[in-house]
Amino acid sequence: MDAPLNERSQNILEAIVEDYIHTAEPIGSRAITKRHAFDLSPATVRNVMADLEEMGFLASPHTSAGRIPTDKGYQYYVESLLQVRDLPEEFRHSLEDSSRFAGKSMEEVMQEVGNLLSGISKYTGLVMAPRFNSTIFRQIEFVRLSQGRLLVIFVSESGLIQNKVIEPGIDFSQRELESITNYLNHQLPGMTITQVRERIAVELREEKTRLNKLQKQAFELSDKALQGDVAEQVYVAGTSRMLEQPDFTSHDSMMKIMRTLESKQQLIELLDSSQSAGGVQIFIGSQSSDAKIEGCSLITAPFSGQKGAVGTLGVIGPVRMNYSQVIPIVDFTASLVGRLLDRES
Amino acid sequence: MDAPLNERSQNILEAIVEDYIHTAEPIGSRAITKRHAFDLSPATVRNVMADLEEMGFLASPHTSAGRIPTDKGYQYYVESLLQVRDLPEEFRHSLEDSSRFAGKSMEEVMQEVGNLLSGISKYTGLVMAPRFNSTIFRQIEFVRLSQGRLLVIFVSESGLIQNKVIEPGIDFSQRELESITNYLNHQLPGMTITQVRERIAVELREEKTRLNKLQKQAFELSDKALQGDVAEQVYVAGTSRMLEQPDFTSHDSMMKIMRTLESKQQLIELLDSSQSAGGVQIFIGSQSSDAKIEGCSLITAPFSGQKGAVGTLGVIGPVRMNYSQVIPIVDFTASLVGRLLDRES
DNA sequence: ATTAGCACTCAACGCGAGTGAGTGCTAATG
DNA sequence: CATTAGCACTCACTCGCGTTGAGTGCTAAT
Repeated sequence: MDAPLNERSQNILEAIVEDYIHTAEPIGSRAITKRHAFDLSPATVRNVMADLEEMGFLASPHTSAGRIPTDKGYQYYVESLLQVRDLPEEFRHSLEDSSRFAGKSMEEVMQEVGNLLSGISKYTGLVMAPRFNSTIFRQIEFVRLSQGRLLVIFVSESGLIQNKVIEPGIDFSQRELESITNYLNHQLPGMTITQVRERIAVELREEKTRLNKLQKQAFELSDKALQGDVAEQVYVAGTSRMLEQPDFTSHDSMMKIMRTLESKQQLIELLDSSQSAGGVQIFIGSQSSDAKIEGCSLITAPFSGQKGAVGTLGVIGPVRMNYSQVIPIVDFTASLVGRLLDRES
Repeated sequence: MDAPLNERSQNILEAIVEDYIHTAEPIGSRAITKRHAFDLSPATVRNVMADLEEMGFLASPHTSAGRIPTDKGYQYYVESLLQVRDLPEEFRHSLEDSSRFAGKSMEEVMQEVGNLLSGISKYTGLVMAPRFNSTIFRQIEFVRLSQGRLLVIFVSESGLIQNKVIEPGIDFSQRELESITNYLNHQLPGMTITQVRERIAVELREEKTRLNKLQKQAFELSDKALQGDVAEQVYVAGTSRMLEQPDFTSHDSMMKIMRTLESKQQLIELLDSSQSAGGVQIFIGSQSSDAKIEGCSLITAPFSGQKGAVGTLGVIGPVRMNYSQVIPIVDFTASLVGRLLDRES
């Protein structure tokens, strides 16, 4: 929109953003000429800074303080100036050290991934597990627990397992259950759970004529088994990392953030928005949907195995976040988890 | 140890504790005579307060402030003065409204219980799910997932379900699995998981002679299935409630508490200690094991179904906690969850 | 034994001067 | 004409200081 920035302005903007990310304090003109070897006097830098402020990239908390980047400033920085570093070897190693994940359940893995994200990035880690509804059906099994109580197990194409106890009116024999299982495992694979639901609804509506007793029972059972939506699972790790940030020292801002991090629902909404687009997504400050996370930036990436189970993970921190470090962490972790999902199946 | 308090001293101590719980500010002699209709002058109250301070029940932050209860003061209050109120109807209703729990998995139920605890008490809720290792074995099932991969399902006597994917070396046929299942379900019920583990170890050690091939395979499979300890599940709800407390306004104390609430391990240790004793337990301030939760009190109660799965739940908050309100909440919730467990089986 | 009276203590609040980092403007400079 | 040196100005922040008032402890009177 505005005239593009010339190189010197870019350099100065970059310097300010990076210094501010580092120190969390307003950056003055003199500080810049000192820390960076521009061959410029403070006065010149001041002129440039005044221009940048007018264009909306910088702001000053008050007349006699230095400048801090605005959201727009961060955006420009991330989009045009930032060069993403490679993920340092050590992090790569500690992430890839898959012994951590050996023999763990899906949940434990998600939890552990969150911990790693948080531990390495020093911010708060978020992981939204693959949505059950959009996973692809592979297998269903029934286990008799006791009189009239059945355990239903769904296995998705990517190896996710979901189970549920139901109480059908009838007490099926082992043999009946086997037949039902066989029938369903022949009919349903390849569809997503949502599609399976629809299919069942259709079958049950126009049942009467075509279906035999067994088939009817099969659909009724699986209908029961799929009733009730599965709550999204969101894992949050390292919430106290938020409190470490000098950006959120005020009691108010702390509370606001902690409340948001507690509300699974709000987190789902946040993470959902990045689900569709592939690759790393960056939401800076107010740009991120709601004002729920005022003063925060969110870096997310979807992950998926080859067979489609899709989840999202990310890191949330203050707008003054070390983007160049966090972006590769999120990126790499997402692909790592993808590989992990494939391994499982 | 000391001479018992006379009635007047008790009344005044009670008044101070309750007022302080209410206001979170040091209580002065005049304030007491005003708020409570003792027929005493401030001067007399002062004398009593001086005595109470000498005995260690009260302390003054500085000379010219009022008094606040010490940990010892709270303890005396809880043990001798407090009369536990009945749980108000409204809370009882909202807890018993079991539609909340209908058709939910164990985890979701635990999560929901935590939310209720926190929501009603206005403090932070903790729930430690029944320890898998001490649950009683009822049933095992195997489901073939794909070449060489098996899903193992344990069902405990109280209806808890635990599953795990294993990869035995051999690819068992459906028929073989059925035999193995039958054999194990005949051999193992009634023992705790820990006992089952020991039994398997013994059997495998002195195998050679007595066991036929099937039996040997059965034990090897279940050995694999039980390898690796199951991590304790702890659910924390309403952490931000901690930040609401005026007791923890300092940045330091906030961080300390949030860190502790994040560390499942530390929470397990806390909750574990109350596991053994039955009924509501109250840990006040430094009395609670470690200084991990400085300035906090913990009220816990174990819960268990008739068939033995045992967990612990509780509420954690500042020492300046509304004991008379929280104690019945924790008590009632524990028994409620116990009933819930029975219903499941 | 209780209470009124009084001197004393001390955190909290408000105020004003001093400090210094940083700015914007203007005039000099290569 | 862009850059720079110089300078007056702004304003958050800190520190010291007197004031205030809630609350105490002690003593003497009831």
